Amino acid sequence: MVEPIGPKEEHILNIAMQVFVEKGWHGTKMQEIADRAGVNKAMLHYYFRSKERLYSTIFRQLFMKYMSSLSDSFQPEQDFASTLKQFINRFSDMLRDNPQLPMFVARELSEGGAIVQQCVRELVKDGKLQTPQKFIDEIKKAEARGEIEHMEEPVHFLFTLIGSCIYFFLAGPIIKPLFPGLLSDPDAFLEKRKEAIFKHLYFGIKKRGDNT
Amino acid sequence: MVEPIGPKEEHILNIAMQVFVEKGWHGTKMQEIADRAGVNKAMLHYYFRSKERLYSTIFRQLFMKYMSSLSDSFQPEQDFASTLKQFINRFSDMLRDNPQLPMFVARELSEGGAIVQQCVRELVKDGKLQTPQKFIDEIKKAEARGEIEHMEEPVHFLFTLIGSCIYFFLAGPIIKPLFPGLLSDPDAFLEKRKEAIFKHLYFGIKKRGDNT
DNA sequence: GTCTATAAGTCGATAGAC
DNA sequence: GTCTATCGACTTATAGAC
Repeated sequence: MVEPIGPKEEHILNIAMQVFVEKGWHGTKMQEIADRAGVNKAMLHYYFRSKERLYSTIFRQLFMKYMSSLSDSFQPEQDFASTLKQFINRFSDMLRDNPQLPMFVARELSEGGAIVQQCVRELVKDGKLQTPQKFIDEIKKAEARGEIEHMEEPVHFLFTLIGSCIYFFLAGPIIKPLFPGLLSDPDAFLEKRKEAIFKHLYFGIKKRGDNT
Repeated sequence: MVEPIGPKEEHILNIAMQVFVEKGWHGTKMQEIADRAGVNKAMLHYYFRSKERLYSTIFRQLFMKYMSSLSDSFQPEQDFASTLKQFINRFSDMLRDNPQLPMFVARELSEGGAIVQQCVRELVKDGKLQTPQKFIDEIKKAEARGEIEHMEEPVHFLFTLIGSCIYFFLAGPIIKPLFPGLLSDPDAFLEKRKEAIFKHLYFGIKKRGDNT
């Protein structure tokens, strides 16, 4: 099932990934992949048969990368504050290294071609998308240990957390022109962003000792 | 500059909007717009000259709708807790009524065609995107009143807030198969989501009185 | 204003020479 | 394996009859 691929195939695959990530299914032209990869357009079909097969391979790979990074970023530590901090750090670093990944996944899911839908169904069926439950269990444990407040539906915290991490990478094109200078030092910005997310979610913004 | 438009033009515009929102620039075909609107394809060009002009009109309208809703959802109340609660309520309701709007805006911004970039530049230049500053000012006032903790860079709170509200609408296609049953009553879900966002951001999750 | 027919161009895919 | 040439389907846009 898993065919060994040569260096040339891999090179094409990498380039094709870049183009698909930038332009999506409809926006990507085989000619552009060929040009950017420095190969003949016919070679694309020689190696991958069709645009659909090429795309399918790439979507699967990227979607798994995205979902895996959610899983890998979550590693229970001594206390929930550390677990949370680590998750934000790891997940944000992955996003920094793959800034277009969330947009790609979201876009393809929303345009919802048959390839995408089938891919998601397979992964769910194979039980490869079970991070959420691990996270929710950990929240309940921290609750039992008296570290955090009781949550009626812990899954909402997961949404708040992921949304907070991802938003900046989705809204970049709006944020950049609106806040010129904010990103003059992207690395410094991301570090502040990480700290801010942790503070907002863990401590909230309400003044302590205030009973309003 | 603002031409009066007849009912037929408006009807086509509404249908075209639906198609562009669903499929994006490259995915949308003039034939599909014509079919769904129940008019001849040639009429589209008669009224709007080209696909580009049609798209430009629609993107401008939707992008402004999105940005305006951010602005309109923000109305200073007596205290910052109320202001925040109101923002989450209003913005979430708008998203419920236009669930595909964030995806559309994000997708088109990321594919970054010339039309989109020019549109954003115009709006920034015309000073029509200044909500953020109002929000940040209000945060500083609440800080001065001693309602909330000091924030080094208030803009981060804005990102956390918007990201928390939007994430669910972007990740729907992943969330639905992963949490079957969660959305059996969408209205009830959204109400819980609103409350959860407020609690997470305003109070945080850390147990009060715990000094860990 | 509305329709049919078609021009002009693009894109995925393949045949066939080397 | 690699390239050129080209087929066939699709898409935007328009010409021209009514």
